[in-house]
Amino acid sequence: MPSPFANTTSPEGNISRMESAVSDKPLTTGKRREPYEQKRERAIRAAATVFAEKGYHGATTKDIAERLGIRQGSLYYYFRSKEEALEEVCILALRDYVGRMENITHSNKTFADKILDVVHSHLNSYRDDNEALKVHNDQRLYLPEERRERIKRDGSHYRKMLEDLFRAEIAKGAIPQNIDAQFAAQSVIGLCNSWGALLVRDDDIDMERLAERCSDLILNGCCYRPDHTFQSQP
Amino acid sequence: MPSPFANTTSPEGNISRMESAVSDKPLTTGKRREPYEQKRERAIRAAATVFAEKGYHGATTKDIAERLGIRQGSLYYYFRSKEEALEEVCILALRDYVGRMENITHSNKTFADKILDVVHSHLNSYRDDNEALKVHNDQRLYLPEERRERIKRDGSHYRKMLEDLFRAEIAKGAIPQNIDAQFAAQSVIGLCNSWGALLVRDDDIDMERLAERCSDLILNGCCYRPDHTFQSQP
DNA sequence: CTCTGTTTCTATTGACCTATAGAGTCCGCG
DNA sequence: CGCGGACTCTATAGGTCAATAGAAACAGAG
Repeated sequence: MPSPFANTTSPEGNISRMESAVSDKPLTTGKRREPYEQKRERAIRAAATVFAEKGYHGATTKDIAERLGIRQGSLYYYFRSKEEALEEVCILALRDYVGRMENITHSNKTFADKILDVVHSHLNSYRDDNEALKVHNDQRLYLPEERRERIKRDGSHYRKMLEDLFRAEIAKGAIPQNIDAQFAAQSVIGLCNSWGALLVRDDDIDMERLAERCSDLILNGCCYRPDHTFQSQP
Repeated sequence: MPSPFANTTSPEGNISRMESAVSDKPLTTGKRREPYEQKRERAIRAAATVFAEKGYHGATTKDIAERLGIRQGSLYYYFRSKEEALEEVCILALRDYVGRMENITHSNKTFADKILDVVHSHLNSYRDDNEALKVHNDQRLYLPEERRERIKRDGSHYRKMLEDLFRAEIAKGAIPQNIDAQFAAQSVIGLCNSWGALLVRDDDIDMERLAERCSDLILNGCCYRPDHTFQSQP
């Protein structure tokens, strides 16, 4: 039996699969079998759901397999270990999350609109990746140090981009000097995470409204007078 | 061997112990043995530490016992089950936390000062009960419904008190009508929890300063101009 | 010192879980 | 058709863990 884990680092899958994906020969007829990477991602999402509900240690590989409709042993065709499954869930959670932040920081909207976008994007991650981001937040520390390096790097990158957003605004003089960019960024992340955790498995919440409220809280606090509302200069 | 779990509901301990505590006969000589309830609380705190570090499912009863300096089997003199230990940790976490909130709401400080006190008290819980509150936040959902009733009640009570704080200020007209008290209260709690989680095991953070910044963020946002700073009327 | 209740210990049971090995099945392709 | 790789299955090894039972150690009161 050929191992599907020929290459150890890339999350893109095994070599033979990659070659066949690159191969110019079109893969014949209509009803194709579901590609490896596609089913593997389904496996990752299944793991995310189970980890979110029961926690990493509380979840069993049997739980994950059942949700996928296969047997416990078969799961190891897609993961080398339960730990790897958790790592993949965390990586998946950060993938689009970080990408969207990059787009936001490079846009030329006003500061206030960027903050709204950040909050909106963050909260939306709890819809799209659903359980994955929750798992990243709550369970990633159960991974051993070596396995957390990439995850830590991505997380720090995200935080730093948000900090720089505040720093730039402070440098422009549009925000008081005494604001601490690190504090502000961490607060935005924390606020979004705590609301996001409540969002999971509660589909009837008005996201737009919530995002507006969150960014408004961050910019103006909950006690501002309308005529004092912050407006950043473009 | 008489079970120390004669009464099933009270967290105050077994009947014979309670009677001896009530007994008027003074309990003789100098070096007293550590009372049951006192050691039990040490056991709860040991459980809190271990649960905080490894998670409920990741922690073993052996871990808890070792931290307490006894053997795994002996732990069952203080807990009927691992689950009960988690429940007790959560109850302990909320005990003083809720009590302090009651004091704050009944004080006659200004709204702004009350919010500062709330934040200060919340963050301080992460120092005093240290791991317990973190365990409550992260692990309580692993308890079965029946065991969570009291915990849910206490948590809701806390949140409601905070909501009422905002509602009263809105009614006074000191805060804009369009502020949602539920949103504001939940945001305060979420912000404090996310900062609190970072506080655990990081002793060199200036708590006073952090509390001020958090309450300032909530009241005025991070982008206020000094002359716009919110001041509630007494 | 002896008696009694308390606390801790050792030893074990039975359940459960991860990971692996190797056989079996399916399907597209030549 | 029948080969070969991809995928899934069964079965099990090897280990860990929660919880219990019963013996032992301990401490204070009479």
